[in-house]
Amino acid sequence: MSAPRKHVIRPATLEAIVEAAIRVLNANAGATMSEIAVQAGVGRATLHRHFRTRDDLVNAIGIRCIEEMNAAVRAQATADQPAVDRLRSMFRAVIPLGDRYSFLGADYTDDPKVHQGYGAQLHWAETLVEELKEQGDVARDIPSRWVVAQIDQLVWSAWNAIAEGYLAADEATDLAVRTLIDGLR
Amino acid sequence: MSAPRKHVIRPATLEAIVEAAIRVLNANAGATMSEIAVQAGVGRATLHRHFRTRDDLVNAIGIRCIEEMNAAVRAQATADQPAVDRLRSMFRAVIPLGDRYSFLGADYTDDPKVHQGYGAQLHWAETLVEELKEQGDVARDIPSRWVVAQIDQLVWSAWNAIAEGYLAADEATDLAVRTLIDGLR
DNA sequence: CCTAATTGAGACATTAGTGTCTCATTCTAG
DNA sequence: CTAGAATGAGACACTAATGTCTCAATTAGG
Repeated sequence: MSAPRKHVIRPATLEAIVEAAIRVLNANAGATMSEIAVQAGVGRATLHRHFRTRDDLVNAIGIRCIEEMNAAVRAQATADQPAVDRLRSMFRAVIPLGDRYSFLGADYTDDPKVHQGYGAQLHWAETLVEELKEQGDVARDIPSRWVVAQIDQLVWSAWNAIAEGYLAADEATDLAVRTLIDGLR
Repeated sequence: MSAPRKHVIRPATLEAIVEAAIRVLNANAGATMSEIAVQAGVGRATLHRHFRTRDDLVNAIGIRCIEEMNAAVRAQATADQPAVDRLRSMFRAVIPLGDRYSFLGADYTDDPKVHQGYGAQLHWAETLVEELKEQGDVARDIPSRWVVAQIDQLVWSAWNAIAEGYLAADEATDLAVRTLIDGLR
């Protein structure tokens, strides 16, 4: 998709741009290229040199965030764990990334790679839910899509609770699992 | 706040504008005045005649949505019900409004009236949570803010499930209450 | 240290949206 | 039916953002 570039980007420059973009776009999904450039400590022209359009930049970040999440989950959740522990591991891995991930929900993109990556995550979650049902951790009469939706929401809730300061990271993880499986009674 | 207007708006015009704005802004929080005008079947100038700026329009809609929700809840939930029934009534009242309400989360506004209305809702929810705790429907060791957050999320989940067609309205209401109180086991 | 290439700064054209205004047309209350 | 008022259509100036380009300055690699 990317046209051949005259300029080779310097690793430090790329890093500065991507990190700034993630930060700025999560704070404000409609942020401008100028804002991102300033936050990255980089000239606006440099942004356009390496990401021809704003959409290119947003898509690139979307892909990066999804890969980052996948990597984090893989690093935590091993296949030989019981399903509930995998759920817990997943929460532990993903919740800290909430602030880098949240803009993906709002700032929707049509990029096929992003869709593909998101689809893969969805599939992973659905498989997990099936196992949770087999283990009796989730009732069979509940639609799996509902369960997946709740997991998504809980990630966001947990990150939010941490950001607002009324829960610590490990408390939030435990509370998320407990809320999902056993409810608040 | 609103400067005196030369023109008195016609009720039908106001209605068309507000309904179109709710519809369009919920589909796309960044929608333009032109799009809203077209959807309302109204000239763009008329929009500006009655809502001087775009922000004025967004704020007006925010206020309207919140009042609409408050009215819906009041109409359903009576004070003499047990707390869980009030929770259920609230879900029943608010879930169908999900598609008119969702943009409030994204398109944040600084308008004091919106903040005030939102604060009132929050207070109502906190009171409900306290009663749920007293009745033993919610464990005391769970932060009330977490409970309120879950309620918020469940409204959105439920509306979404209905919109995607995998749950009927009453199923979604029941599942939301069940998920909150008893979890998914 | 020197060369080649990236970067920063800023000018520039273009586009899209906002908000104002005017005037002809349409609606409506009396 | 008619006078007064709201509306629609469109022109207008203004602003903000995008994307392109050039050239001087800085950086990194050999």
